[in-house]
Amino acid sequence: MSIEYPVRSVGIVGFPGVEILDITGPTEVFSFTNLYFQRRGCTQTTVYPLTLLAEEAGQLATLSGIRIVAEKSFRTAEDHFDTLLIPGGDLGKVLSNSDLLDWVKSVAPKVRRIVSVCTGAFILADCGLLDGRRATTHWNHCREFSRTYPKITVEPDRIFIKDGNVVTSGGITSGIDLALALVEDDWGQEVALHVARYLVVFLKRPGGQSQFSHYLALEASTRPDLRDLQVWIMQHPDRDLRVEALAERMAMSPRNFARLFISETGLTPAKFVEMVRIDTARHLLSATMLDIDGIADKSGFKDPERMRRAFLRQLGVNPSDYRKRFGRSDGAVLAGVPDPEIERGPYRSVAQTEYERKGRLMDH
DNA sequence: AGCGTGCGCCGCCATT
DNA sequence: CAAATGGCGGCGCACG
Repeated sequence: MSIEYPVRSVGIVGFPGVEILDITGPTEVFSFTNLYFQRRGCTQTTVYPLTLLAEEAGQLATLSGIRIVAEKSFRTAEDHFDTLLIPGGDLGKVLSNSDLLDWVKSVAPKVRRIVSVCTGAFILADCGLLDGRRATTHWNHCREFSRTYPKITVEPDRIFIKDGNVVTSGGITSGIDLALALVEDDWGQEVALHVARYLVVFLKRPGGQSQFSHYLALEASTRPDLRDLQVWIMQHPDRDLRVEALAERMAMSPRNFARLFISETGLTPAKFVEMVRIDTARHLLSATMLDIDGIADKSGFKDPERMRRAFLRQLGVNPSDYRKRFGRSDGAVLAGVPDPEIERGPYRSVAQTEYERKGRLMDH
């Protein structure tokens, strides 16, 4: 049995100094989607053929020094791409490379959609593709971005932004969320959720639960009431969030509530609550001078010892070590603190927090 | 460091 | 009969 599915070719634009994770994050999402359809025996072909393009075919040194290989030169690429993906990285030589910019400009009207990850938004902006649109980029470059391109409405506090057929995303982790959103647009929520779950398994890092995709935690919920509950939990981590209490809030039996929560979000209620509390505590540790006891109280752990155990379990460090590494109490990290103008609310998404951590590490 | 205890989770079955 | 819901008991784990 073979069912025909539309093939959506993805072209990725590489250049020397590209951030490799901006490429591999989204491509993993696409390739697992390919695998999803192949495993179901529905098609022999891949639904997302992936092509890495560069000025010249051949080796390309990425930002980290690791080399990747571009399949062909964009000068000679005749494929019709459904989606064009522009990653970020060191743009010093790219923004003065008129050949690459000219090519992006010429091909943009021919593709169904064009997307960027991280500072890749600067390339789109330079091509004039974002004029009059809303967009986002790496939080640390937002000020520079809006100064350089005043015609663009910059929204720093976003994982990704869709405006027409142009989609921009914040950073490394958000590139994965962006790709998942594209998969959802193309194939529906069920497929995207399957892929997201696969990725969690394969991309699970020492951060444990805390590394779960923003998409997986929130967007995957079909039922609006459950989504609302998740948002409410994030806004009130210090409340009584036991299964019993949450079930009552939802006017359901504990058994049924827990069962539904798992099927909708992929997480058990207690796991989700702990994840939110850890993220809240992480934010308070890195962005405020509040003492550990106060943070334990505000984040809902109440007992600092309980918070310490949860940190060791999920992150591998205790709260005070976490603060020493990422907090403001150590003046040395002030360079990595976001501009006041893009300061965020009481809760930041996992992806955003993780991205910020990465950003700070890079500033050292 | 260790241990009793309560909570969260799940399998299973009854009910609607 | 299928599907959704609720209750019960046991097991593992985190808490205190």
